[in-house]
Amino acid sequence: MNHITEERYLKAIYHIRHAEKDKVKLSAIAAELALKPPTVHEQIKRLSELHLVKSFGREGLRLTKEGDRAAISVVRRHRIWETFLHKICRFSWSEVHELAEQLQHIRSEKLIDRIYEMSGSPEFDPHGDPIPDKSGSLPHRELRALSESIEGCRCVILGVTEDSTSFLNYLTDVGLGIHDKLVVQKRMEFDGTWKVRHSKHGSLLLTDKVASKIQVVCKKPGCACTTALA
Amino acid sequence: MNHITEERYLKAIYHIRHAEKDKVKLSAIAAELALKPPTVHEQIKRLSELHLVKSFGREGLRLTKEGDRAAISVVRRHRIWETFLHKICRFSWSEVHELAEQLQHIRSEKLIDRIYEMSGSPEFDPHGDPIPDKSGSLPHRELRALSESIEGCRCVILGVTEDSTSFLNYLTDVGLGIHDKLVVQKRMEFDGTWKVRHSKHGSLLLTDKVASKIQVVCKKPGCACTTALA
DNA sequence: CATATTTATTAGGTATACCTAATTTTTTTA
DNA sequence: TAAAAAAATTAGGTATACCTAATAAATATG
Repeated sequence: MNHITEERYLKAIYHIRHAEKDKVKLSAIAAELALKPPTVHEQIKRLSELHLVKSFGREGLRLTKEGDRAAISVVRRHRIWETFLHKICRFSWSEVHELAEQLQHIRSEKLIDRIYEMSGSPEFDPHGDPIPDKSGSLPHRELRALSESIEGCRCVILGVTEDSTSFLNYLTDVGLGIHDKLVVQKRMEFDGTWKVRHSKHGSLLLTDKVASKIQVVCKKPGCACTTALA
Repeated sequence: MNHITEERYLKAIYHIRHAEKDKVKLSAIAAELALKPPTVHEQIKRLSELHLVKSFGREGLRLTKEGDRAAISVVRRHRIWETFLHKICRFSWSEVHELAEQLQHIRSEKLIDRIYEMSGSPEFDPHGDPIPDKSGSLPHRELRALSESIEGCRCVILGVTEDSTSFLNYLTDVGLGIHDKLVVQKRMEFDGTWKVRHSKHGSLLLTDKVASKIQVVCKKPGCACTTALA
């Protein structure tokens, strides 16, 4: 299996696993890579033989330890290239992704080290996504309540501070889940209700009580929310 | 035809044409790319259909205007990456080539512009090879006689100042030709005879008279020969 | 000048990474 | 619970870029 193909699949699986659920469905990979299910089926079989993924039948599949390590390595290279292209080569935020998709497959640790160093060795890429270190660990980001947001903030749900069934059902019913991306649109003066835009389901309203139980992190490291907190 | 494959063939043809003769033989391409003749045969047919090369049967083939433009573009990218890797990323002279082989296929003029600029926009790469400009022109290098060399100089034959049949036959007989690479080993005190090492045929001796008629250029831009002349 | 060598070509084969169409299995929903 | 929808799988096909073995043609050499 060609290393570029392999890395594309591993990175896709990694992303789906972190954006959605634990076990990754074949159809989700096909959608992510714009390929047809039989193609993905075939390749998954190979990744499986290479001990990079473990399949749980119809439940989905997971990266093995080895597969996860390889995937994180691609993610690291991708995010470092994005950072370099943006900060050093002055590419716009929107231009970097496609180029980084090509550059991420160049496997030279030394090259990555040098361009990372040139970029100032930041912990987050220009999209605010964390850059894994060499051992694969992601930098830690401070959680805060959604209710501490500043209007306009783009953030990601990373947890909740209440895990009662009724609250979790509430979140499920309004369409909120872990790793969902939100844009904070407005805080109503009247009763503190939050208007947020969900990346998939569009705008919705959340009471301040609900917002105070949702833990998020700003996508941009230097976001005003974080600054305001400090 | 995959653009990476296409570019590898075009660059190989370009190099053979400049290192050897006018018309490039299929077998030479196969040797250069470490492929078998039938493979090359097949691909040449495609390049031909794409109007990138023109075949002259058993005499060999040539790049078309369009093919030449494409080849020079790859050479430009390759040499700019080598320069960047060496000067900015502190890779050693010997490490840069293989990495540049991969990076050369990334087609982003903007990226090339930026890393070229970062490298100080030199006219020659770390191996002393000229970097084509955007229009495909190579920077001009001053010719000098081989007899003006300093011991240890690595240079390339680019012409002669006498074109009598007898002189040209002499060169052919001793195995010297255009674009051949030489290392100047010694100038004998006795009668000024030059001992040079030919990149293919090994060491040979040339009288000072012969050496004075052979036009060369140093491979390294800041070579002592050039400095001594100034 | 006949044979040997080099070079190109043809024929047929492999692995990779994709595809479509059809089928099976599972899950959802009316 | 039966029908519909979603997901996975199987079967069979394509194009690319490589390969080996055999043949043909041109060039070089004893």
